[in-house]
Amino acid sequence: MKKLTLKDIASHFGVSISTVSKSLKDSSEISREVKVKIQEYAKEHHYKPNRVALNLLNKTTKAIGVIVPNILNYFFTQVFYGIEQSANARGYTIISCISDESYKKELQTVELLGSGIVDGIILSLSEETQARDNTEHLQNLIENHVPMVLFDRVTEKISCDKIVVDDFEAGYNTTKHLLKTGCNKIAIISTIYNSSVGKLRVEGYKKALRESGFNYDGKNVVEVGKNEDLQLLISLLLDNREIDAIIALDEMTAVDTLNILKLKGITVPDEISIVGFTNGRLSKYVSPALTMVSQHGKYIGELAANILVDRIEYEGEMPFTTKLVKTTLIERDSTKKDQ
Amino acid sequence: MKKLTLKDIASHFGVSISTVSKSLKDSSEISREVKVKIQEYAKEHHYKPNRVALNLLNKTTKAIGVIVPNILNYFFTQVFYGIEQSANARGYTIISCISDESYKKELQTVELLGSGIVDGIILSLSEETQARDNTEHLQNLIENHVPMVLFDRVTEKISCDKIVVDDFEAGYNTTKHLLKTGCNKIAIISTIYNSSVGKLRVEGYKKALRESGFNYDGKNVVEVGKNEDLQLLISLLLDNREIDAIIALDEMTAVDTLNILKLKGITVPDEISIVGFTNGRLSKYVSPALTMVSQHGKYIGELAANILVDRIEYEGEMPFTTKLVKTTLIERDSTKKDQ
DNA sequence: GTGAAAGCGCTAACAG
DNA sequence: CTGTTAGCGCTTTCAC
Repeated sequence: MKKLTLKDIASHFGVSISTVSKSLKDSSEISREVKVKIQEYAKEHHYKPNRVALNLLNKTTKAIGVIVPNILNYFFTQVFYGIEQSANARGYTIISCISDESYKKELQTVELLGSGIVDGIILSLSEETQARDNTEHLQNLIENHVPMVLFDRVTEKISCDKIVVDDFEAGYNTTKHLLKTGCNKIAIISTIYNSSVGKLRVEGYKKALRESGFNYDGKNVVEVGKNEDLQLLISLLLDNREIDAIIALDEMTAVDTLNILKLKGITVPDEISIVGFTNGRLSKYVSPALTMVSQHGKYIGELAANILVDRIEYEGEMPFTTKLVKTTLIERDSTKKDQ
Repeated sequence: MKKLTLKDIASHFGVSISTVSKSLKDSSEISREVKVKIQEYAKEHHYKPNRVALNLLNKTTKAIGVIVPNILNYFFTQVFYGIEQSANARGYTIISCISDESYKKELQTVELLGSGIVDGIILSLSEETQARDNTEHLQNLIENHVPMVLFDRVTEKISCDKIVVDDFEAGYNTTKHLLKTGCNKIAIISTIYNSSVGKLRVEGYKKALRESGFNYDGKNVVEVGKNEDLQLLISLLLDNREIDAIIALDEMTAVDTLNILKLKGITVPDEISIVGFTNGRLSKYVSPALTMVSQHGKYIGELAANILVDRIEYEGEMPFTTKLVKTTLIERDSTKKDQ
């Protein structure tokens, strides 16, 4: 026994398919008697209209595709959660895919989702895509008129709706804050030096230093590759120069850095302050609890879903927008108090 | 300009749709000349076959639906990650939904996914579904012959493939381990007392106590509701009885418990040992690092996806299986060493 | 070599 | 009131 179709029901009662269809829609065209028996039969046999057929007919799927680089990163799971909530509230399902920071997987996924199974796409570029700066697959999507919103890791080469964290300002504000607490030998530890996000934060940091009359020293920006030893790099950093604050560009690294400093017998924040990016679950549980920059992931997700659905449902022209979401510094105990 | 279809290409060249279809499949029926020009045109215009149409035709979508109660829980995100990896490797896409621990949302999602848009479903019951013990929606799915695999939070009422963590043994082993390290006044803090998982762990705990000749005391099992104050409950527990070990049934609670004990000036593990469930990212970063029970989330996800795909693709009978996945105790510094 | 026709499951306009 | 028809986009026989 396979899935029940209208045809099956029709032949069971010896009526036409459209009679069944109308009956199930409780159309006034159909006699009470027939409707009732068909409805009962359908209910009894758990008839469900085939959504794939409806999708084909309606040329809409009420689904949106989400592609994030990495679900194990708390920022993205928060965004994902926000998207899910908002999309659902507006009657859309989510098809979610993970690019795993790989260009190839992102490409494949985009091609798949672009082939009609979703009404629109929300995406954050994979690391590799940003490094290679190859965005043809996204251009194709645009040309095929698939609505898309890019968030967090975006590219200028594509015109579409975007939501970006104000990473420049975040870098600037974070640095400013550290300066105000009396730190001025500030280092950055970046695991995302290939991404727009990472670069912008560093730019903001430079600007803040410059404004306060300090020189930017490239050696103070430590780039940590995937398989590199953070502990070694930090030791190198601290051996060669005096440092009184460290900005870690992701949560994991912030926590790792804290532990490494503790291991070295350096007190936080008295000797070195730490600020990390992404206010996830780790940072408030370590001791001292870490001061973090929150990017409001859930909010970004909600925004992305709403903008996308607006575009999907709105007939006619709508200019593309880029929303800049401000970050918030959550002060805890790994930085000194502003005096 | 809308999406390009075979029809569009056909009328552009004044040929029939089937000629175009065959050309794009490089069929030997079609003349070299025609094929080439059609293929080129298609490539140039980024023609993509409409997947929805193909799905309808093939009666298969190469997609699997995943419903997890809560993506913010690290165990589930690990499972999700495992599913995504394995499913992808086998050529399937994931449609993921979050039930948010709500029966209603789970029901809606199941109905949606059961209507033909996926070839099979992987699901872990929402808390509310388990509490109400209402699984009719799943029974419908089975009757409609939608392949399904249940994991972690399962129900006996449904016959299908299942993957369960050996929570009974986990509770048993954890307790045994604590007993061996000299603790015998062991409390449990449970935020999941409504779920099968939570109950099994407590049963295992009872058995271990019994075997070692200790009485089970219901007052030592603290049930923490959603809005209840953990700190208060722990104070109450410790004021009323002597406790030398605490088993927390989720990671968050384990970390919270540790912090509360520290606040109270109780040293861990000397005065009280702590073991937590779900080996996530928090536990190894707090100090002392927490001894945790790992449920191997990613592995469970991979297993679930593989079993489901096997069932989807295998024609003919296949008995339902229930896989029991063993947990592993990851010893860190919140428990005393086995002497 | 190329095209017409049927059909996947469904809806809607139009006949009867 | 009920049925026929066309069509969503595609593939696949089967004619020509």
